Amino acid sequence: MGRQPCCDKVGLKKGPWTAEEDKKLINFILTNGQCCWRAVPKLAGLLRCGKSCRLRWTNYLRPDLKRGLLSEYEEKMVIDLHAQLGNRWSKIASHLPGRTDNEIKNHWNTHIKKKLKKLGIDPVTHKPLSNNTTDQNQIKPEQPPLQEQEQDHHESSIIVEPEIKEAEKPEAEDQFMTPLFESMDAIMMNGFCTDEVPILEPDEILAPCAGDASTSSTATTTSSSSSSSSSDSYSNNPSSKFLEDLLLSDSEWSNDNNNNYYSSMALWDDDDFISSLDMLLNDDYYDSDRKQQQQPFDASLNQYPRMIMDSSESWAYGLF
DNA sequence: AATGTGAGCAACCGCACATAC
DNA sequence: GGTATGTGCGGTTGCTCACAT
Repeated sequence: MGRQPCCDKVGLKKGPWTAEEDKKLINFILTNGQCCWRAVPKLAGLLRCGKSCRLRWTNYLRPDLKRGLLSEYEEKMVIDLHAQLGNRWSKIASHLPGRTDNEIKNHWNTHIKKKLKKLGIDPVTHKPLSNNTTDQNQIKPEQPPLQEQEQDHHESSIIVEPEIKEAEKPEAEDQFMTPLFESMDAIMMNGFCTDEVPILEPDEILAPCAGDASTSSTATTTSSSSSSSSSDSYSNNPSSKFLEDLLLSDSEWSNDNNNNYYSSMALWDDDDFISSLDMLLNDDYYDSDRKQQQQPFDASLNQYPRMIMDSSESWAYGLF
């Protein structure tokens, strides 16, 4: 028996999401948390399939996402993890807070792959390309990476996945620096020019306390000059009022719910959270959406308290 | 200014896995 | 154990933009 499609697709919208759809989805998730994606579109009043909603949320709307190009450090992590895990993008993404598998996959395919080839490194095997294989035409067909060659494509055998305890992460991440990676590191330091973006190291991702708006701004001192302007403008943006209305409008909360809601919301730096969502929901953002894609988001808008996100796994459940 | 081309990215598709019944 | 359902994952597609001609 064939598997049923996730939805009947009849009358469902496809393609890019509109601001209105995003608003509905965000509002719904904030109100109800993540549950039963198949039911989400119906309950949220969206003409999308649940899968599409999930993707939109996890890849784009989630408040704990970092945006912008991967930092040099993150690129190194990706390269090294790829050498160990192959194309298991979700596994790789799980080691990079705030990054999605889709984002990493795209970055790999569009940036890192080319850079590695330029450097004479096979992006699949992570081994040096033979002398004349820098010619694209002579590159051998893609082979599984080192470990891939010894196991089935899917997880039929044990994956040698580095398990990292949260508290040990900074040191543990260094352990990813395999010999291959060390050489890669040297190459990158000398000629591997990552995209010119402010580097945000994981330890720079601060967890601003509620009510301490200054904390979040200090976390972005490494960001480009554009950060302050966008941050300021959004925090004072009248449409923040809109977001408040949005969040409260069609959710008729009991007092208890309201209390829970607001106390949970205080887990974030409210200003940043509201600003970031505001940015997503602001029509101006959508008007210039395509430009924004090319210009990384202000990192300051993405400095949600990762510790909280990580510790509660699904932050939305915590809200309710 | 108009057109062609390539790059980058969001989103879709189909399969696999996990779980409930 | 078999089936149905929900979700996750990786590969691929197609749209948009920037740049070259």
